Amino acid sequence: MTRPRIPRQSDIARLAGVSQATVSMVLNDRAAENRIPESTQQRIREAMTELGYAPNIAAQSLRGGRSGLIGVHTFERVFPTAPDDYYREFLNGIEEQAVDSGLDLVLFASTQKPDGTRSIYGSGSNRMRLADGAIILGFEKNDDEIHRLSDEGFPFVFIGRREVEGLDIPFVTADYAAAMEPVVRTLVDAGHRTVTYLAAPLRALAQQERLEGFEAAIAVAEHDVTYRVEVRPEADVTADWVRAMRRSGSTAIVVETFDLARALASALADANLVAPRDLSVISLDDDPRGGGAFSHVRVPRRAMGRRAVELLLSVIEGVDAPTFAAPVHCEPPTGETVGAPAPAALAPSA
Amino acid sequence: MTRPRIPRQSDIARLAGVSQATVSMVLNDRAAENRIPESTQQRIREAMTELGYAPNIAAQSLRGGRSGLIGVHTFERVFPTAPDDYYREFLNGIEEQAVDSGLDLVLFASTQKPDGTRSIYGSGSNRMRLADGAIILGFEKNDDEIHRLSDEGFPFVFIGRREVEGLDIPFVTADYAAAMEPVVRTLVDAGHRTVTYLAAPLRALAQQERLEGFEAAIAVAEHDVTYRVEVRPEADVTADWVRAMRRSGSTAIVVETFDLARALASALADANLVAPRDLSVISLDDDPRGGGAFSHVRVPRRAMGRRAVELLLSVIEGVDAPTFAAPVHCEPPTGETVGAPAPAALAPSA
DNA sequence: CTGAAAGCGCTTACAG
DNA sequence: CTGAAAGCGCTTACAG
Repeated sequence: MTRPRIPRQSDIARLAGVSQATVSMVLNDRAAENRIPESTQQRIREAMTELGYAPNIAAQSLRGGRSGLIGVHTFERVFPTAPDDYYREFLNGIEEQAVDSGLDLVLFASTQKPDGTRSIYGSGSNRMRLADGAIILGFEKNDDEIHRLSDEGFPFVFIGRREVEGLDIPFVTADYAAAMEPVVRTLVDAGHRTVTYLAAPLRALAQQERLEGFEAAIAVAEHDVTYRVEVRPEADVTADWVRAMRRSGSTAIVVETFDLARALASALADANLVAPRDLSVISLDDDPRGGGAFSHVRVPRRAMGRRAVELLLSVIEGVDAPTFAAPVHCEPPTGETVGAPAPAALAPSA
Repeated sequence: MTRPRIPRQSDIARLAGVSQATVSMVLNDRAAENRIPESTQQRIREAMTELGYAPNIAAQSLRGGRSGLIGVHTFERVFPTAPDDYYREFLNGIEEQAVDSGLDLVLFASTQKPDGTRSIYGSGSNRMRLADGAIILGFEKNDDEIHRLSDEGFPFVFIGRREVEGLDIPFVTADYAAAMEPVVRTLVDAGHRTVTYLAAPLRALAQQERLEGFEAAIAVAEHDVTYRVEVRPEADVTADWVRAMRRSGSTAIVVETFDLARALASALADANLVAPRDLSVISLDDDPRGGGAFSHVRVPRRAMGRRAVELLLSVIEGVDAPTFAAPVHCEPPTGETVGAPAPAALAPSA
């Protein structure tokens, strides 16, 4: 099968009886300002359809134009595509907004090096420049590469707050701190006065924000509330840990991440404890697998993904980009695992 | 902040005191065949490092023709990114192979029209051409657009067998028919002689293949096996249906899709039935959410995704592409829900 | 051994 | 209203 040559603007121009430059103007919606009559535009558009023209984005971006491509990159080892991946929902939001904005998405898979780590410049060149800009996902970051990207003037934004020294990179975040107030109020209203805050080892600034928001919410609560912060990895969240926590007087637990929440669910089962009968639980995160076992705050990951595209677009437009977009609102906790405090005397049920 | 200009080959050339063309040759490992002395190469490489040179991909692909981008498209209403989406695992495989092949992936989100349907040419031009080729996913298809794509000589492949009249489009499929033999053997060996085949309403050719494979496997089984094919939507798979099926003598059920399997799991629970005690069950599909409730065949979706990229690459290279790649092997059923036939007389357990 | 030049397909001043 | 031309940064014959 002989492959017909891919049409370019000059082919359209010939067919429509105009110059290639005129074709370019019509395609780029600059027809009006160049006073190209409607009839000419019409001819050009027909020729375009007839030939099945599509712009060569390499040429467009070489020239400095837009490619209509938004890149997604992560320094994480694995591209965030696994079904129950933490990042998946961000990507869904990014895609939704890309649809709405008429953009296509490039997943920069090629940046993955053989050892699984990801590097923008690892291959020697910045493939990302094919896109008009990029959204960077994930906890991992590579400050050198971020600096270099920034030096090159390549537009990009983060999802999640990331501090890179000396740089003010726009990012999208959720209003984690504000979400703590309804969490604390829900517990206090249910009668809890001693609460454990179960946190994961610090990886992201958002964790700090959440904890500070929690403490601030406790400070303004209607009753005195004692709290203990426990930072531990999932493996340390065992039945024994839960029992010890209860013995020490906590009647409720606020759990920071869905990983910890999963661990806690197992630990409760192992200890024959049921929420909220024996212990009230609120998770500050929702499980991407869905079916959250606990009452939880909804982190608006999808909305954050959408917002990231909008933010990136404004950076690309050269709008004086805000350092960050207004944080996306988290939904207050919903669920069934908050109840009255279990009587302290009650032994763990069988 | 003044933005330092991105270095190009001519900057290196000036610094190294050679011409830009010489720089290009050294960078492309064509130094040897052009007899460029080691000392010159050395100077060039030093200058390159000093300036932090990275080639401009747009320029490279403009010159060379390839963009290094592989497109993914679907005519389905929703782009396959939901966590437990049927297509997700294909996409994961595609991404893996893209990583291995040093390609980036373009998700053609912009092809979605306001009404949710997707069209390649809806916007007037074929955006897909910005990629070197594309993989098309999903049951839905638009024959007109497929024909047009083909007419344009745009390289593309399907995942899953799709018949488009008058066209021989390469596709990747799984060997569904062959997978039926171990399924039937597993049941026959466990003692089952009456089996229900629960199928979804016909949407894809693969369904036909599977059923034919099933019938063929029964025909060559070591014992006479009676089977009944039941085609029904999920909503019709109820406790009553299961009871009726058992009353009619079936001791085992082969369920075609994971949607049906989920419905069946609920129906069994409603009927207070437990597999394999009361009924043996094998699913011909695995649930993307994981945690398949039933013994099941593993459809090698990830491998199919990888294969699709390889197939597409061969089409792009202009290799005389086979109409289809060798079907990817399905893993035989594993799981816990096949046992001896329940005694016919046994009443449903409480 | 090395450089000057063409050309990939576009966009954008600029000149009519 | 429209076209000729420059130039984006590269690779690759081709000429010295």
